[in-house]
Amino acid sequence: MYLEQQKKLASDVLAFLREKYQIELANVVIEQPPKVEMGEFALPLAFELAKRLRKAPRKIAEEIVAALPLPEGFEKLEVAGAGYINARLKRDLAARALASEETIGVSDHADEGAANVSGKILVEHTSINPNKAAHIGHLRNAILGDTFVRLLRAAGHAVDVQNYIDNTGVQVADVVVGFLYLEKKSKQDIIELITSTPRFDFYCWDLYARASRWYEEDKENLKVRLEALDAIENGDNDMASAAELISSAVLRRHLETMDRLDIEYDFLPRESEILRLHFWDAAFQQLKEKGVLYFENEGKNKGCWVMKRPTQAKIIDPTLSPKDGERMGHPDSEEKNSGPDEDAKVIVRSNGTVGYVGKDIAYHLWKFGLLGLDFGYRKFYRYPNQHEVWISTEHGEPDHPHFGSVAAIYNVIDSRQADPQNTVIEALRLLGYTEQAAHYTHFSYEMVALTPRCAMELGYDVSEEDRAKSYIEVSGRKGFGVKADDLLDALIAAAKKEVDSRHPELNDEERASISGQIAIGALRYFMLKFTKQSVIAFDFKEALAFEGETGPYAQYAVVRASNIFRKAGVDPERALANQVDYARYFADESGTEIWELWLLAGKTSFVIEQCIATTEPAFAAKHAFQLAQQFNNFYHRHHILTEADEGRKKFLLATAAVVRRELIRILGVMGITVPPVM
RNA sequence: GGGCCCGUAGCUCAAUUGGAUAGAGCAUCAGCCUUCGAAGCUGAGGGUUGCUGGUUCGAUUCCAGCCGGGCCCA
Repeated sequence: MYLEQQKKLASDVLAFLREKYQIELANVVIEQPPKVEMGEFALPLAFELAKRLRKAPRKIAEEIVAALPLPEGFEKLEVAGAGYINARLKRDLAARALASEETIGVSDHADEGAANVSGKILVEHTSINPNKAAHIGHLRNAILGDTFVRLLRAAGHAVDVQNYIDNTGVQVADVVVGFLYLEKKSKQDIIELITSTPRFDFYCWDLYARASRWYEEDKENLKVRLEALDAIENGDNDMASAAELISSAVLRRHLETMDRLDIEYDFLPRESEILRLHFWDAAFQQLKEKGVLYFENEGKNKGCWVMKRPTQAKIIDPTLSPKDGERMGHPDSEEKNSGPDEDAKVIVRSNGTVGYVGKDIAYHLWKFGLLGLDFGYRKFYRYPNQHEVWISTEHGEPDHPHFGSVAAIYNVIDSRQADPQNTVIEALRLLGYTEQAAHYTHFSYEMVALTPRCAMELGYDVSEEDRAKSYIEVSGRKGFGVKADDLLDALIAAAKKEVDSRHPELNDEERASISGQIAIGALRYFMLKFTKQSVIAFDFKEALAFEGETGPYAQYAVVRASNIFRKAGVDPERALANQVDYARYFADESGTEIWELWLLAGKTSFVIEQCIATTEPAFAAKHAFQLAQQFNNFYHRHHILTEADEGRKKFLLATAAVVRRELIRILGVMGITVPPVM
């Protein structure tokens, strides 16, 4: 409702400016006045025009208000403050529109939608090295990624979800070395261990840390690691088959862990197939042909194939005007020194091996359907809901869904990978794939760390130096961190304790199911309430909280609303279909207060679009909380079931119904469901 | 050495991407359960937005330079 009205207002104003002042603006800023009494929308437009029109802002605002035809659905326009133009909606019409709104579809123009692209979108997230248990850092990644997938789908986009698996890297090699050299296990031993250990990834967590320590004990041991890495990359040997066995088992565990949070994937592309199907060779050829890579004959990178490092100004904003570029110290004439570019990025080392970035370029050419090669596909895992996950393989099954060849991609990868991500984007651009480069988004976020207090609670040795810090980075290599399954277990236990005491009348199964929903709600909300660029300093006290700005708080608001309908014996949808005299009940002061709640509820679609446009799911969390908070306020102030005025009762019921519907919707986008009672 | 990010209430974070009086949660204190279940509500205290300049009608937001913290590349 809010979104449509805002768009309507914007387009009317732009058309008006064009006609009346011959002014062509790209977009018009619309915000909300500090109080609803002042209207629903505010335009600071007159301030902007003051200089161009050489008139006082207030004068301009008055002129516009007088001449602009009232947009459909609006009550009036008025000038406020030093020159704001405030617009008031017809509350009753807006409420009726919102009440009858279908919950599906954010934008009515189905061609492009919120992500500004038509065609399939690929979101890649999770991507945990399959050599140890998932920890809280991985949870943040997966929850951000999964929420973004849900946001895109809510906006009407077709989305494929991929989880990239580096099954041939050092990390897998390390744990394989652990099994074969430290524990001297045979292939049969490993198979038995996998089948008899429910949380095999936990076992690997410890072993990986042990292997890391073993390397430090004697540098000679590092030779073993290199041999293992080499063997695994080459494939077709005992070491490689052990790696395959272990990494697949750990991967299964990751899928199970994420499924506990309702996070699912469609396809698992693996490094091993990128190697064995020679993706790099095809990419290398393109890169050489188009002169993106060149062979360095001198300097420190002699003998390497290198790529010019992207200049920052280009990456940050390709639409920068030349003037801005100059100001940022980015002159185009930097070719003066003819020596080797020491800052160039090495893609192929002088010994002929390809770095990680090179393989990533090849993989991304595949994503956009530009490589000319494809994976083989086979089924790998089936979720309890029958959804099938496919995995890459050399020789796949003949019938499989088609992955790749998408119009836009989002890679959910932490901010430490910004450099290589930008290199891949730059490579696409230099290859001439500017369209694809423009639709390549590194969905960057900051890491999750532990507070020193939390680390000590967990029994880790914390140095004096670390104790002084506000947070300590988690490290799989050191086995330092909170495992995802452990955290979930703790959350479920905490929720169970509450549910048990509040609802002794329910059976075990019901209480377990409610506890699970609450635990997921708490965890997902916790990971989403921080903006991406904020480092989360993890603390059990905050993560286990069910009060205040938390998922359970929002869930509880919905439960309260549901209770009203249950007790009233009214269906919420029916309450929205009722004939309600909105105009009458919105008129007075208490009506304004309730209108504010409707307005907020009507912003859900706007918030979803905003989340997508800014790749920031935290706005959804904020919205859910605010909506829940305002509803709780309303709930406290207006007792619905005892309302004597039948007309007013219908009005209040409709209010509860619309808030309930929108809360369920925004929580759903965050992957949070609401229990029947709590 | 080069690049990126952060610095806002005692603590953890917001601020509609440059707008009207900088807001929430936690913690503290004072109230509210015989009401649609209190995982809730009401109220109070708490701020020179790291510092100094600049840009402009307007800066927590943009620019420059410092101070402090983190990350990446070499």
